[in-house]
Amino acid sequence: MEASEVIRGLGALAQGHRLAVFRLLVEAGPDGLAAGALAEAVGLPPSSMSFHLAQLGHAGLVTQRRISRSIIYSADYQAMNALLAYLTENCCAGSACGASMASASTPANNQTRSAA
Amino acid sequence: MEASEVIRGLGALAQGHRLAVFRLLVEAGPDGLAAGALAEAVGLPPSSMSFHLAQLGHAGLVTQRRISRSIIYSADYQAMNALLAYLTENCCAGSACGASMASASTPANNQTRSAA
DNA sequence: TCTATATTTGGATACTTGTTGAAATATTGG
DNA sequence: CCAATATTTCAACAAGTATCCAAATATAGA
Repeated sequence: MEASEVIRGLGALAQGHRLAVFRLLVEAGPDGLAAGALAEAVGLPPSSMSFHLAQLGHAGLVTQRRISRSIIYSADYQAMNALLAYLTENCCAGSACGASMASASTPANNQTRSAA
Repeated sequence: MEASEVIRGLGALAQGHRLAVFRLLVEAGPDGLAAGALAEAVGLPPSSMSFHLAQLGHAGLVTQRRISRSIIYSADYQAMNALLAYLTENCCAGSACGASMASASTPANNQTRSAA
């Protein structure tokens, strides 16, 4: 995973409404939720929700599909896992962090540019 | 961990220079690195680096201590672990995600405010 | 104390983000 | 085709972010 992707992903989740939306989508599972349902759940006008969903989409964290008049959004678990994996491997060296301490392969160093 | 803290943490890492700095600090380990060393490593003037370090500090991701004229910054692994834990528990229900699927206890739902 | 070193703070500026109402687009049912 | 529903795009604005230089602060050494 590339750093710029990571930054987009983190930025997408670093906002109250978007984090709430993403959590709702995770909870909803593969069925997902319609844009309107999300807007109502979060208490945001449709245009604002559309903006945030676009951000999440641009970060690759959600997918969308049309069903009749509704557009259904779902969390992209793979993308979330990739993000988590990057953070664990690159930004983590502490005790509770899966024991991937800097002794083994200098996690934050072993892919200064090489990682995909 | 509270949502607002999570958002600050994610926001702090959602920026190229700050993500680079945090990775350097993780790599550096408990010894940390001086503000000036970080500025030089990242190629930023001292005042800009100070700004970014303040953001990371405000998010609780780094700690600082003075040694002589230098101020040494270190990554706060506990904070990073807490952030990762929140994301894993609340924003993750996919296959590769430690098997904490929505079937067991609806991860995104079971601690709207209760988590530390 | 005076000077050099290390970092932060202040102030200015360009850029990005979040917000909304109104208008445009897409789909369905009659 | 027309009216109703569901979402997005547009335009405008307030607020926040990233950037830098210059000035202020803190520490150490002569």
